[in-house]
Amino acid sequence: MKSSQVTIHDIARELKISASTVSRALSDNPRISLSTRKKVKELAVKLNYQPNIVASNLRTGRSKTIGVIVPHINRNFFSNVIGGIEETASNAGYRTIITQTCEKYEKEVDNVKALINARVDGILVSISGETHNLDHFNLVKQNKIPLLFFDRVADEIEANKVMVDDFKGAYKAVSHLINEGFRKIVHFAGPPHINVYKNRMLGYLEALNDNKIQQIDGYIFHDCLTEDKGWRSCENMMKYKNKPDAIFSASDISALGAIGYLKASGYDIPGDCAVVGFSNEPFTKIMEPGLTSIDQNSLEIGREVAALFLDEVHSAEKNDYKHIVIEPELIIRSSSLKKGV
Amino acid sequence: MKSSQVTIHDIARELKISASTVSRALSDNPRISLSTRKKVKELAVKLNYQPNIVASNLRTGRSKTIGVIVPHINRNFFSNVIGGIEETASNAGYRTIITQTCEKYEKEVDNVKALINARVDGILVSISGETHNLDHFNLVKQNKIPLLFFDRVADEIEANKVMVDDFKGAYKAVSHLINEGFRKIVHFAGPPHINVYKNRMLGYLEALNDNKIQQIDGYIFHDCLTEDKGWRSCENMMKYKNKPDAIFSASDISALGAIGYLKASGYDIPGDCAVVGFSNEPFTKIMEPGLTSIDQNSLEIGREVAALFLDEVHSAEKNDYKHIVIEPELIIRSSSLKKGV
DNA sequence: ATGAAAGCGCTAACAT
DNA sequence: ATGTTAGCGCTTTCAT
Repeated sequence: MKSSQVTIHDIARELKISASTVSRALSDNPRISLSTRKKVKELAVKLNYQPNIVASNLRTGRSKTIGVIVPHINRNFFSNVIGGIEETASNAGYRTIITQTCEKYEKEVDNVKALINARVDGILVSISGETHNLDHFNLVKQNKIPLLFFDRVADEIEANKVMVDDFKGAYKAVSHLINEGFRKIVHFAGPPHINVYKNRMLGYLEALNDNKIQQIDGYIFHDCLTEDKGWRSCENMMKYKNKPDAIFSASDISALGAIGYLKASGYDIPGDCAVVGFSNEPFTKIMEPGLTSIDQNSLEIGREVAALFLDEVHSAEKNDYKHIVIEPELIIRSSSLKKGV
Repeated sequence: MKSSQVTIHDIARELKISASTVSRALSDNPRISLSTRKKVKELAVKLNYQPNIVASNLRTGRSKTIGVIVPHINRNFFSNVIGGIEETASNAGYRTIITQTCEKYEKEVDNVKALINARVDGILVSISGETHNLDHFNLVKQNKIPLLFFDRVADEIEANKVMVDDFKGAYKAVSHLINEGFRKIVHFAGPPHINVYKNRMLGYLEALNDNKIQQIDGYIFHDCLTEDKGWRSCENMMKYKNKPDAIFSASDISALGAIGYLKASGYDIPGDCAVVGFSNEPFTKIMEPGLTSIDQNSLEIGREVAALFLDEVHSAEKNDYKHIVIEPELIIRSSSLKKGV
């Protein structure tokens, strides 16, 4: 025998019943007598029968698998989201296939096609930084595969979505700086075609506006998401005639760069310049000074998007698409506390 | 039409040839004429034919999928390993299913069974902290599914394995401390039934021994892997009559706890006590002082274990099992440099 | 309450 | 160079 896999036919033969009866008995079909069900299940255990899911999938057209596409698997935020997805999905009997795009449009298209080919039952996406063209997502819809977005969503595509209220997160962060007495607040922004970065900038602008603080030319640094760019932008701005007294960065990483520069140049934080980041990366509470940041509740995002997928699959009729918005939380640390901790 | 999926039969009908010819043409079988191959492929593109991998899998008995089992998906070390696995596997046309055990034996057994049921072509495992019984891995072997281990391996099971030379990593770390002039070196250890922690302790002992440094009672703190335990162990040891002057911790996290205590109590690092961690977590270079640590080259571990899997699957005859040992690297930062940076 | 038969879409041994 | 045929193991309709 090749791989000695036990099938329903083996059970049927031994019990002198048909394979269809075995199949029904194993799925607790009420049309099969309790005694037969019991006999079948006992023998299945005894023979260590393992259902061939591949065959079942071929027959039913479902795969009990969901595909996830993220920019980077090893970014704390995304691996936490994935953890939440995996937890919720596996409790409902679904497996999870993880793919990453490394922020590349081409890889995103490839991954989408691969997941369609794998006949996954749903695709959960946080789109890459390079993605402008959204045709590959229409491919998913054409194949009638449930498509959901989380965090970085495609505004133009109708779908279930789980987002963070980035606007409010930014608003909270900047309001906090203003409450602490800072007035000349710079923003390190990300690419504005990505919803999360656009909304963080809008939240920043609104908070300034609501507090009657004039927006100043050169106070927004675009495409400033890396440590290196954070360092150089900070170096740059500290030479301004109209020197800023605080930074609200759309990313913890570039905030880290800014703090690196400030410390290397002997500036006091937050005395000479306060800093607030975004994402509440693990290092923010370890660095010195501790970096005030916005927590996005990443685990919850994963759980919600998986739950939304289960809803979409199990609800018979087509409901309207839902947009779940996760409330971000301001985590205050000493990098923004004028009075000290 | 239900899902309007194009099959090889649709192509066959339109071209008035048989389905098997289409199947062969699509896989570039040389028995099919070039002109037919060309016609078939063109029509496949035109009709947007997508091969049904599930059907193919059922027929061939392969699934082109590998299953990965890790203790925690969102630990930097593991998500990097997974990144390496995913990269190598996807280049070879394999998909990757990720599962996590949360260090629980029960979840590990469940995950193994689920992956066997899913008919994965291979299972790559880093075993959980709770695992003592290894029967579930024999189940994998009984099903003739290639089984590989990485980092935390099962010594008792014959298999391809990718390990870090934890002994050497620890030896390097402790030798470095000794070179810097530290002599009274404490060890924060992990559970000794896990190979990596056992070897880190052995490397520590060997380095002491080779340098004729007497081992001192109470200088090994067992099961000390969390921030809290690192803090309390450090607090404890600083009250010793024979006060240590350095810590070699098997984990960056407990090293972080120790540094927290030392700083809170006004001790100088490394003047009063040097600290070296293990894993080179991202926060080690950000904290103050920077934490000297051991880098395990996690991405490379993932690439190697995936490559080893591909070897095992593609080599016709059964070769001996290989044990690949990754060289760890000492990353020196100021927490252990007596002379300053 | 159970069985027979068909077929999901693909591959491969065996024709011709 | 191409076609025929027979499944992979399961589910499900239609019978009895």
